[in-house]
Amino acid sequence: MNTTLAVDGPLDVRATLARYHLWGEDPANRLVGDAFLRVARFGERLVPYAVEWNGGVEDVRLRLRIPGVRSTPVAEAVLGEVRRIFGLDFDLPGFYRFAKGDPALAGLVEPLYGLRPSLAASGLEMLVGAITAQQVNLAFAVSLRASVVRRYGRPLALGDQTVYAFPDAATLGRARLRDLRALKFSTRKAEYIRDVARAVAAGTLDLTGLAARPNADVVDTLIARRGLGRWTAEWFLARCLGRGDVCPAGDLAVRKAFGHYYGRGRGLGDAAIRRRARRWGAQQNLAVHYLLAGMRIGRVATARET
DNA sequence: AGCCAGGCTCTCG
DNA sequence: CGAGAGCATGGC
Repeated sequence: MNTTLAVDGPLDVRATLARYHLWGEDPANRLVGDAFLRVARFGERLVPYAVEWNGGVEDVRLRLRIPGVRSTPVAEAVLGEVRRIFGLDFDLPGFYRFAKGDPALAGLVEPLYGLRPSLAASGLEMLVGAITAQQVNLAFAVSLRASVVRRYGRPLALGDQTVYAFPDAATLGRARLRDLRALKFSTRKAEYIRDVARAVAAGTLDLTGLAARPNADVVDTLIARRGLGRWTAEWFLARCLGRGDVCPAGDLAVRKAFGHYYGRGRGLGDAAIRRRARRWGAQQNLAVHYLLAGMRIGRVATARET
């Protein structure tokens, strides 16, 4: 089945999907030329698909190709996943109007025009990624996650490319700690991942159901579990559920960004960051996303000069 | 060599 | 409670 997606507002595809190769390759979310390759799950069924794009930031055309699929429900499910991954449900024009009123954000709109947060396709994938990223540098985290995908996921062919289905909860829940240790996880992280996967497989942790619950409930549900703290829960709200009114103020990179843009280089405390972000209301998620991206392009520019 | 990476848990005072 | 150690690895 082939279909096209309408995009509301600007979309810079490369910038939006940059997180899938910026710190290393992700075998479950592949960027190959001007195409994004992934495998969706529809019940027990694995559905590989490709999204290709052309046109400019203002008028991108996304074409979705799902080989061998004729069923409308399957196509609808894949479409929903693509909308999340490409951040299509964020109101960018609304954010840009808001950003004009903030000295730091105003200067980031033009260089980052069309950038959207890419939402995780599934809650389990989000949590596994978050646990791997706890405390360690992101390049290492991405290589860890890739090794999990290759070890426990399933490789599928899509044209002449290979793309992995992210491991399902039952498979990850059966993972042996020593095997995860061999992939260079700490014993603790190995336990966190296995236990979260087991809970999801057993139905005692309903990540899908969290989408219908208020922020505070989601945080409470997640942090009640070993290995999931406030940082993980807040990124889950922001980058999986797409909640606008969230700021992971404890995040190291977020602290640096706020220090850079609002603290004259001096670090801001957790409370100070939350106070400022709270005034942004439903724009917090996008604002934080732009500040983090702003720090990255700033580093590139500085590196070129020196 | 030693400290830091987009944290979290556990222990101790 | 709040502070502090421990976790495992890689990069600088």
